Amino acid sequence: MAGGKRGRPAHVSLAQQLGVAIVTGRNEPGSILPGEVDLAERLGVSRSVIRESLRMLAAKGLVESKPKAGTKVRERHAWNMLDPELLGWMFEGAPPVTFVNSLFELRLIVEPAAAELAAAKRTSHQLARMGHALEEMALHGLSAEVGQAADQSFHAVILEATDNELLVSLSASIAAAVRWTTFFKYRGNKHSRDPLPEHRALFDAIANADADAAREATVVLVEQAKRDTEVAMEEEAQRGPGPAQDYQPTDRL
Amino acid sequence: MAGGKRGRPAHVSLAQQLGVAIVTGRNEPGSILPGEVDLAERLGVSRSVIRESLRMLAAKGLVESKPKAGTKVRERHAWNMLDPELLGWMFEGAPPVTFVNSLFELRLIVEPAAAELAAAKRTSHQLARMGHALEEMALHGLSAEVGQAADQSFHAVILEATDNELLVSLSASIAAAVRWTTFFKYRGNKHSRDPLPEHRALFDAIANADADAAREATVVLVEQAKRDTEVAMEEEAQRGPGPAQDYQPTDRL
DNA sequence: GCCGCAATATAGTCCGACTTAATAAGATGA
DNA sequence: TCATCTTATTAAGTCGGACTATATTGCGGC
Repeated sequence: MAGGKRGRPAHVSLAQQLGVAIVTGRNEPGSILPGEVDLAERLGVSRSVIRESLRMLAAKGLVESKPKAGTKVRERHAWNMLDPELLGWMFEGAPPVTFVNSLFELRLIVEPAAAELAAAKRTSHQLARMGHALEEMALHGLSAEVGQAADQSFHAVILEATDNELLVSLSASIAAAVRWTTFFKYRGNKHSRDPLPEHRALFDAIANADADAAREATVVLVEQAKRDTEVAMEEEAQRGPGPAQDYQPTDRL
Repeated sequence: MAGGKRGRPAHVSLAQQLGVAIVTGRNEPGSILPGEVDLAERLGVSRSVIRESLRMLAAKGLVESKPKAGTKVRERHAWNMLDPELLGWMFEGAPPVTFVNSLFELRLIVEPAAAELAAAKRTSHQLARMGHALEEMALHGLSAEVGQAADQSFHAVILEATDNELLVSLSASIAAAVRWTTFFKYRGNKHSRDPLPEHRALFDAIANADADAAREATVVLVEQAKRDTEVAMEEEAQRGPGPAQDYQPTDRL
């Protein structure tokens, strides 16, 4: 009945649907979700699907189930904010400015430090791959699909070079969110200065194993992205209320 | 049949059991887990429980299920390493040194920066709570239960003062792992210098809104914890192979 | 007015069947 | 012999219904 997405299993679509409803605030923390049987017949799926979805949300810290008490939405501070899927769900609605600010604040802490480590630890092979990605970016430009892929690849190799799997995981999560902010950024085609020179500076710093320069180049890069995103979001706010969503489930579940 | 833990729901115990088996390397990435029906009868639970557990692991990026292909353990880089539960599972076995190093490297990036922000943004009320926690620590000492609670509370308030929910979430995850390292630390009772003076320095810095001093005090604090943990783990390694686990599931699932 | 007991609602668990979708095996043709 | 299409197989995905266990709630006794 209710329109599940593409070919994905029902419990995945459902988890996303419920998850978005929660992180966008349609189901407030502390509130109790409808009972499993109720949800099941309302959404036209079996109870198994409902339960498996809820287990996924519980694994991310979004909800908490107890017999007789029902399934309760947990407080924000209990959510695993760095879960990539969760971050993605945040951007299904218009994320509050405070959240975007937090995101960039975190990026300004993590990414410069990561660049520093990469400058110290990178192998020559990693350096070569970074160089290749840089060429691709220069060739196709950052508005093109392939250019953006090269950009992401460039930063991914930097992370890999830090040789710190926790840092990699953290940045992977951040990257998931960043993809959305860049989506905003390039929607309004009045897009920002070309960040290629700064990428070159970063690459050179890492090539020279100059940690301080690598840090500084990254700071510049992130701050630039922050400014661009801010103006893009202002324009977005003026143009119309909500961004492009593929469904408008106005009522809560 | 198989001994699930305490009063928790079966799917939670099972998820932990399977999760630990994966993160400690007993089930290698790329390998296929036994089929759901197989697992169900082997562990003496219904298939529903198995499935709900697997959905939880999937939500954390540990596994991936496809019809006919089975449930496969994903590569490490796909895991949500910052999931608090996942971090906890890591320490059920003896975590590899490289992992502990990564953890402290991350702490040295995040926590000093957080202290900086806290020094700039803290409210007087938060400052008062930090002061109270500090008194508690001084009063009961860090080896006592209440003292450790006060310690955690002290750092929790600092995080709260940053007014950045992503940072809070990140540090909450780290704290989950840190609790285990401190467990190691205080097992061998030859415990380390008393970190109270450094806590005082940090408190004073935040009180004076001195960001640089706050950063520096935190760096000292984390590096001290790192050294203590290193010697504790060496002793642990000499004393005997495995740390205290409450079950020894030697064979993989 | 407080405490303990019973009723009740809801998540937790079990079972067994059917459906769907990847993979592997086999058949067909070039 | 090889490649390609077809079929069979297998395991996850979904369904429905029944029963159990456990917090909560409200009632009654103290």
